[in-house]
Amino acid sequence: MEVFINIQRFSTLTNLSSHTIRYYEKIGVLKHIARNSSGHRFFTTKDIEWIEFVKRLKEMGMPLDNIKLYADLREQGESTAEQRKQLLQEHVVILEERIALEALHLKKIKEKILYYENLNG
Amino acid sequence: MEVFINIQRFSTLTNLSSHTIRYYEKIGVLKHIARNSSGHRFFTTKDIEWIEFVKRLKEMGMPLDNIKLYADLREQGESTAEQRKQLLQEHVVILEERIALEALHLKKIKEKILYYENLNG
DNA sequence: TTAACCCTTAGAGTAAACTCTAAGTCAACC
DNA sequence: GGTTGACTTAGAGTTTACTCTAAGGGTTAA
Repeated sequence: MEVFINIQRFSTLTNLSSHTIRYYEKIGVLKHIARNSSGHRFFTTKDIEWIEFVKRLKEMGMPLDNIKLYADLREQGESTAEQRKQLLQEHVVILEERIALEALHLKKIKEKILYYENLNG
Repeated sequence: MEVFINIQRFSTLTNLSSHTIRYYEKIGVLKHIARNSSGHRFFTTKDIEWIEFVKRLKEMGMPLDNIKLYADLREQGESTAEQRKQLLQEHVVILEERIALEALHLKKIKEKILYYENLNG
């Protein structure tokens, strides 16, 4: 009976390729990944929670550099909570602006589509 | 009195570097740019209108490949209006989905920030 | 015991979208 | 008339985020 999550299973669970997972460890986005006696990585549910958060930050458009910074702060413990909060707040502002801009673009492009429709009508 | 818009002025007006403008011409996003007797580009207000539209598509997240496709269709004239409309419609769907996803991320991240705030409180 | 298939690493390759460099032309100012 | 500075081209270099390859070791199924 399989007790730990190997890279393949982690890949399936997170929907990231094993290449990407190793890459994330190499650049410091994933930290302290445990190894078994043969040097193979094994992952925990904590790792899954963290990577899900990383994926959220990525989908929000945060670059890996920033995510790595967040990971570094997280590693340093409770004392960095305020800094992490600020990082998130900064990105909230960026994202709010982006959503507003995208909504405007959407409006304009829909107007253009209406124009094309009037050509045909 | 300056009658035409050279690359420097076009760069200022569009907020794109002259490198980027030449690059856009090279890949076919900008087409039929006029030249003077010494081979220097000069631009028209039509070019400015077009590049503003290109910038909108870019900010909507449309890749340059797709924008080039749109430019190709535009070059072919009125008969491609329907295809161009479809290209835009497809991107509207993508953008609407993205905005919805971003709004969800925003909500989740704000929850996380509240969590940090309760740590301090 | 040997094949099949997992894992490991370092490092090379890829794609998108620029960004810059080198080498050269040309018009304008002092 | 020489130098400055903007323009031209082809093509090399950069950044981000992967994605893949090569070379090799470990574990399990027939």
